[in-house]
Amino acid sequence: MRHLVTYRFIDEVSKVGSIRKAAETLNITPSALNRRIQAFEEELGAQVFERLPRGVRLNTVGELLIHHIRSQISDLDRLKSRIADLEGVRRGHVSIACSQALLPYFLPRQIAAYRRAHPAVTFSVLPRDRAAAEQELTSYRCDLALVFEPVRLAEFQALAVVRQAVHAVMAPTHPLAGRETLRLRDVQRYPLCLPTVPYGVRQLLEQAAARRGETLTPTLESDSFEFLRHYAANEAVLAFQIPIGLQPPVHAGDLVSAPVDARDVPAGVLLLGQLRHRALPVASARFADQLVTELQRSFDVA
Amino acid sequence: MRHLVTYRFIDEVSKVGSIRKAAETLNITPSALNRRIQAFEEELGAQVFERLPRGVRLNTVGELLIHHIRSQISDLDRLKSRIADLEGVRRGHVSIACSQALLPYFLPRQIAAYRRAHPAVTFSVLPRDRAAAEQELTSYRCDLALVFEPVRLAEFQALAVVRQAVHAVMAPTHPLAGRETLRLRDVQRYPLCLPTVPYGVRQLLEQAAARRGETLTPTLESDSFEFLRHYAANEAVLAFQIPIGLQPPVHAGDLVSAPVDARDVPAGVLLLGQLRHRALPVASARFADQLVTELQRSFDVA
DNA sequence: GCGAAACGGTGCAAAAAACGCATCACTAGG
DNA sequence: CCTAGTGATGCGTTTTTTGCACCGTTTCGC
Repeated sequence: MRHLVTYRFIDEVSKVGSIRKAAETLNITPSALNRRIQAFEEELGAQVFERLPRGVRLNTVGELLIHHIRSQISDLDRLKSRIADLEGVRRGHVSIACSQALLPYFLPRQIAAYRRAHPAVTFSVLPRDRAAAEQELTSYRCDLALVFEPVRLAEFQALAVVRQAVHAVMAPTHPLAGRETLRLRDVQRYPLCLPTVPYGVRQLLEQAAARRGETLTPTLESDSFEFLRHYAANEAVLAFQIPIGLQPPVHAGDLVSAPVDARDVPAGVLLLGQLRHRALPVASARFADQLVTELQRSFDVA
Repeated sequence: MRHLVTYRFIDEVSKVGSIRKAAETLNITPSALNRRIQAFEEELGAQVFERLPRGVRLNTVGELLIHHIRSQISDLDRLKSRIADLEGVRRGHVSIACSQALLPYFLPRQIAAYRRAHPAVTFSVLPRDRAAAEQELTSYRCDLALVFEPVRLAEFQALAVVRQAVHAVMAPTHPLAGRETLRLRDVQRYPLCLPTVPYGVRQLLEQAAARRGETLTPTLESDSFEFLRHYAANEAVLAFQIPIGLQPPVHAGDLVSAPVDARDVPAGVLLLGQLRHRALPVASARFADQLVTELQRSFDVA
């Protein structure tokens, strides 16, 4: 909208850190952009950017302003969505950051179900580790985050919290296949396929090992749970995943799973959250409602 | 601010109900104003006003929009106030709607105390009956409302609630002067000075009388508690007020007071509130904090 | 029943704002 | 010491906004 162009410009400049670079992506001359910023600063009565030799950076005032700007833009979106709503169109867009475990089964099914009821709603799904997911929320790039073992920032508001025990995933031919539960000492006798350090599953396993005065030496390490899972079908190794990433049928045929005993590795929590005090667009709010219902129906509430 | 002029224009038009009249007060030509509105509507993709033969009126969309507009303007004020705050100026403005009982003692003292700490903060105090006070909140004309026996709309968020018994106020020469408490049957033997129907004190007394199958016939009726109180010094009548309007010394000399027994007239509630989900400017928020503390220190929390 | 007045809408020219280009002053890094 | 990159600025041009005059319509009062 026209009256927010200055805001969008400032937002872009703050991201890129340079007026000239921002001007390029905004299809505008640096001089015009520069003057818009100067005019705005004069109108506000305060500097927004500090001018550095290599570009510009947000001021203290600028930090406040940028938050305000993103909130305003998001509010306008919400208004538009409401208007579309009462004109019967039911448009909207939902942007959600999530842990990888949600990608194979849970989110596709939930989104499909939602879209059956509201076909004009579109989605963005951004796989992120837990820290990055919360970053997306605070920068207003996402409406919702669904993450395992979140860092739980103060600005994070939980909408639903469910318990998720760590499960080992292995080929049906693995010596441990068929066990009801696994103890950590069993697990440690076999080669391990672990996610990298930022991930919650890795954290929980590392902490468990540390309590026994040991460390984990992964045979295979990856950022991709999908890769780890597929690899486990090819060798007698152990991969790990949480139940929501193992929706039934549990990879019928090529893989089996068993929970790691809670005495060794306590269950982590999967958390659906939003930015505190943010009013979500209608579409996002309703999708969040659906997720909350579904999570609480299918899993243990923490 | 420049980018909000269209919003301010629309706000004014919605208040006045006519583009031409609004243009007059906005110092602009009707044609210019008209075209701004048309351009905005086109940009939004929806009509905001419905065009009537006698002017314009807000649409359903317009109702949503106007709320958004006022919220945005208020948010910008809050941002500015925060910026001024961190530049050490501590400016700000607090606008509060209140019942008349707050006018003589409580609010003057509270505002004076606040201004001793923050001399650059300015105040608006708007005496309103309880319905009007909440109207001021929903239209963003006030930040806070401090009212006796509020209607309690859904959009009203209570910050503090304290109990206030109805007290009779009379001259020291009145036959009932000196009593510890008064029963309703005592009260009814004397001429009554009552506020008009919209006020909470009147409501409580009327209800009490109705429970005894009787009605009240006021000898004197007025919108002004100040007038009623002063009149009580001149004749053997009974006026009524709540304790917060009778701060000690209780009109030492010319008036005395005594509570009406709670068995006859239950205590009403005095409520400090704001518009639900609204983020207040810093000055208003801090003043509200002060009021909450003071109310809870001095009176019974309901 | 018929003007007068008030309303929103529109064409056109003038005024104002925004813009693009060329250029300056400055800093960091080679 | 020179080059490349940065933000700032003067000036002519383009785009946007505004004011004026006027139109079609409706309502109200005489």
